[in-house]
Amino acid sequence: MSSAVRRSTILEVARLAGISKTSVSRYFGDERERLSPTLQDRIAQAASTLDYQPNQMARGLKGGRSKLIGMLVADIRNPFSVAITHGVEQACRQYGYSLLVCNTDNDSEQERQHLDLLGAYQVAGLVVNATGSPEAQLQTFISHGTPVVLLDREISNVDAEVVGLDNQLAIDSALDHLSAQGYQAVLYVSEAPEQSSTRQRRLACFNEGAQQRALSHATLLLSSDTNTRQALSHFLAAHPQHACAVLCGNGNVTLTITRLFQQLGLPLGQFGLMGIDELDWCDLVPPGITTLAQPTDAIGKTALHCLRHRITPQTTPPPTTLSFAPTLIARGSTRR
Amino acid sequence: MSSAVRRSTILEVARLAGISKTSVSRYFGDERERLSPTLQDRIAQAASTLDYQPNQMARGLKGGRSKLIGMLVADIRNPFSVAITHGVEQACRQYGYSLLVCNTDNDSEQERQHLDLLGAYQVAGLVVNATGSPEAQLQTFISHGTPVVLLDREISNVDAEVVGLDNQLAIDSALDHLSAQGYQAVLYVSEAPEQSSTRQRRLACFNEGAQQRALSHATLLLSSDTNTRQALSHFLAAHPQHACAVLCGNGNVTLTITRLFQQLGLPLGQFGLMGIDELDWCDLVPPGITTLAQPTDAIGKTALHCLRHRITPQTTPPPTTLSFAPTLIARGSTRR
DNA sequence: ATACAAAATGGAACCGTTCCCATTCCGCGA
DNA sequence: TCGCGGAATGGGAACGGTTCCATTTTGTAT
Repeated sequence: MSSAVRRSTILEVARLAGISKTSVSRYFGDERERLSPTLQDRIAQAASTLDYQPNQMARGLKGGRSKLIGMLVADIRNPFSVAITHGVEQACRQYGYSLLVCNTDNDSEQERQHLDLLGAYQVAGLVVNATGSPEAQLQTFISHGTPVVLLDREISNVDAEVVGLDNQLAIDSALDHLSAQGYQAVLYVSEAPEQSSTRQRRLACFNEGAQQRALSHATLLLSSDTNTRQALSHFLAAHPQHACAVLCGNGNVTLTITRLFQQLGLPLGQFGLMGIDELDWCDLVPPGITTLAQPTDAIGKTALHCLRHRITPQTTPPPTTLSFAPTLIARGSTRR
Repeated sequence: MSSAVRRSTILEVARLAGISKTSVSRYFGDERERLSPTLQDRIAQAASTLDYQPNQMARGLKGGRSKLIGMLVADIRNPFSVAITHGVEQACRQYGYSLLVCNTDNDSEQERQHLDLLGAYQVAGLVVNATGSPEAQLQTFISHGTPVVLLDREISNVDAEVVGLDNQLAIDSALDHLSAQGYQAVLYVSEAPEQSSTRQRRLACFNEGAQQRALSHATLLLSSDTNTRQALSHFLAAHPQHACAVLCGNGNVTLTITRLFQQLGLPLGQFGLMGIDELDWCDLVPPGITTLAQPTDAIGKTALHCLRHRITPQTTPPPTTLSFAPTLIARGSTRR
């Protein structure tokens, strides 16, 4: 059993270099220029001999703030969430932060626990893709001076920016595309909207937009597969004289509905299919599924940008865009 | 500008309850039973009044160890990695750890940096899906008493368990299935094997297994799309008298090759296609793509299990299985 | 009642930093 | 030569916990 060698400390470096720990601290903090070249060399030398690295725990304790960014993700297995996380992580690294990723699996109890923990780690900021409505907890963070930014889902009574897709624009683009392609009846399928402001907004925009464009339309909430199948068949049967299309509210829905199309033997294109969120496989299911891609990297980076602006307002300009435009990727599933 | 309210400290709780901070520390540590019921009540009362939560930074500093588990992921956008991460994260939560996820994007420089940082955070353990061969750094962790477990990819000279798929078994299952389905010529496609012991092992097992089964075979390393397309066509042309199949070394390869099949107009099934790693869309590309699914949750959980065993050997039994069997999901792409 | 062990509680040092001061050093004008 | 100001450096008190050890309280057998 290899009995743990301790990591070396600032004091050991100072001793080896024959100087005070204050100077070593300055060297590794951001005050290197205050030190004479001689000292700098001595420190560099000693530090590399001892393989020294400042202890972040001690730093965090002393400074009252760590170099950690907490991120709450509602469903880490959703490719969209992963893509955003990737963007946030990249930005973190660029600015010297590390990312503490917490997956809530869409469970508000887990969300609560994770938030408690993140508080205990004194995170410098919080990126939240909420599951429930942890308003109170988030407000606590904010009142403790920890900035919060909301991803995709908005929460009332929380003083934080919301970064995400421009839902109005997205739905409009989708409807424009569908009607340009000659579809006259559109079914919008969404997951349960209660917990998610985004889902609610997209639903509302859809209803309004479809009405404006004089499209026959209906909406459907995903529940069990059987019910969904019936509802889908029913919608198609109800519009025999029209060209019908289905618009999927997010990637999960697209997956479910595509399966259903196959089970029901509905030929893609003749029956339109379009989804919000681009997925790896959308070009693989013949003749390809039309999607609205979200600029995930930009969204992730902007989220961190917001936090940085709140952490150090003087050095960082506020982000300009919080609502991002989707990119239409037209494929065969909306070509009649 | 809301001037930060400070979080309350153990001392404040102690004062409010009229007792010493030692007792409060005991209450929040794992020595609650040493306290009289009266005291426990007083503490609970005071703590909830002040909304107190122990500061993990201070804890980590004093104890020389945090309740953080570091995880290094080579490519966070790979669904397989995500699935494993999900398993690790769940297990972490169960045992009171938080997960510091670091994505290296297959870049060894990033890997190095992230490892440095994780060290600075005094992580309690490290789950590593390596990109390069950070042997020295990992050994440093181990000699500092921080246990390491390797995910999927093995690294020589590092004293750590390797958790992952039983590659021999996987390749054997694949070849058995393919030959049972009547394919006589098999092309194995892999990504660059230099950096990954798993890829090397699968390649070796494939060559050996194909030979034993008297299959015509060849291997192909993924590079540019054009080259891959040519190589694929060439392989098929070289075996006109045989039924040909392609075996994909991981999910990325499956994606690439499936695209290629479509571009080349190769009918799935007539030309066999099979992949290691199950993906969301494998049942969506008609007639479905046969895969070997990895038990990702089990792998993730086992990884953490290994760490826990090394952290507290007395309370946790050593994990029994480190190499996991895949599950064959047979679909139309291997049905002639 | 007395003695004594066990249980309950508290005091204070320490973990590795940062940062406020105080101190030392050096060059330069009077 | 002296005095002075600014730059370079160091001493030591926090930060918020944990933990060793000492002390007080309680229970129990004599």
